[in-house]
Amino acid sequence: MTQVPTAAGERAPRLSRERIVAAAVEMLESGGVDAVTTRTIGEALQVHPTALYRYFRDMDELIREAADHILEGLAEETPLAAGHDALDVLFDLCLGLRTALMSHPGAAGGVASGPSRMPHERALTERMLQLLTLTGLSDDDVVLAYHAVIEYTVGSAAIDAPGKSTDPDEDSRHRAWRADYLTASPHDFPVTVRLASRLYPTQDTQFRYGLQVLIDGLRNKLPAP
Amino acid sequence: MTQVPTAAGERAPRLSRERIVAAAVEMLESGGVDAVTTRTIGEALQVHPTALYRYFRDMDELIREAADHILEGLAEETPLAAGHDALDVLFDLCLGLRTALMSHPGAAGGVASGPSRMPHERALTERMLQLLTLTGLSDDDVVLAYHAVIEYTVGSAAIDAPGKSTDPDEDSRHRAWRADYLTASPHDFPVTVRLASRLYPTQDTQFRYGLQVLIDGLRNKLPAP
DNA sequence: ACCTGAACACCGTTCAAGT
DNA sequence: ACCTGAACACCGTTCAAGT
Repeated sequence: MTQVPTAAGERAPRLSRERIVAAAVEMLESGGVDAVTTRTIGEALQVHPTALYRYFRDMDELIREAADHILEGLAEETPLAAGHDALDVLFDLCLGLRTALMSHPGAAGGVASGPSRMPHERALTERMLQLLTLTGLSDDDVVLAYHAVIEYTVGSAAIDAPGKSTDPDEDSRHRAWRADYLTASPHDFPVTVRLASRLYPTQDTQFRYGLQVLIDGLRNKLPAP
Repeated sequence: MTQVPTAAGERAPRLSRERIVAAAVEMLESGGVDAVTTRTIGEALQVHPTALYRYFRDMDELIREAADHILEGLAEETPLAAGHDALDVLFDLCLGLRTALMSHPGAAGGVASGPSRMPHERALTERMLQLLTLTGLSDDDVVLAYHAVIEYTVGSAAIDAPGKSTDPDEDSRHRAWRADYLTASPHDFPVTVRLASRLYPTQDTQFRYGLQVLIDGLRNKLPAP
């Protein structure tokens, strides 16, 4: 782990990809992606703001690496238990993914687009495709179902997470939002006003419902058992 | 519409919320949300970069207003046609919403969080809740289904849209991604490699599949007809 | 080889000053 | 009332210079 000096004049580097990523992950958790800048990282690691450019091509590469680090172990932590079928495991896996993304506001943006180049992201993709294959879905369905589930999970996290860092607690925020809806014109928005008191259950409840519906929809496509 | 001078010394203002929003929407369409800055707007409207602060509290307010402007007419353009039930109409409405968001990269972030305060956003919410109520779903299901559908649509647009502005055409990008997957270790990622050729169909195909599955899942919750 | 210093081209935003 | 000018506190990034 630690660098062994092979010659007299060699100084051990103060920095490393690992140290920088660790700092980035920490700041991702406390202040979200906007809090991780070249300056804040420099301060946290007691180096010059531009020092990280020796280890990363640019800020984007660092964010993607930090985002991937957050997914560590996720694919492995959800084994196939008795009584749980593959789609139930997929459900839990998505819950875990959401939890990881929600606790690091903005991390969803680092996972978001493109293929899974990063190691933990790749493991997650593999695990999801594997679970979906186990259900008996056709290959085409497996691939499309994978995309549907990952886009819903990551996409909703990208939407929901930002509010968590700046705003007060979720309950009071939602109360305020419901009150906002109640003041809407009953003539122009009759349904909205009628349902206002039910709007904005906790974000977690919302997410689980949508994920359950999505997975129930996939069950419709399953061959008869 | 045009300002009538009520006294001698009054000059007609060169700027207005409308003109600024129009400029912002245009730049949202051409270069995405990153392209709309105080400086670029100033240049487009031939005013000082800080001039817009007379009309908007901050950049966030402007972006939200521009994002809402994009949703204009969306709720009305999808009437209940014969042979189409309410969920089919909801499907089309979501497609329209996605198209609007995808053609203005980053606009999804302006729609994303919080309640629908903006007029067009409100109309869209009302329309969706109305359609879902027509299906016969319970009020609780209506509200949760609304959240699921809107989060999937806006969330996936937030993920998919950014790539559209910078990258080349979608087909070549996806070919590259599939090739990337094929180079993955067959031992570590057997399923990924096997399905690599099927991965990344067009984003539109992906989205429609997921939306269809989601709405099919909602059909499961419908009372018997 | 590893990090620093200075510099550059950007941001959003405030506020006093001009007309 | 409406807009400008100057200034401030931030960004990411490059590159020559130090050790």
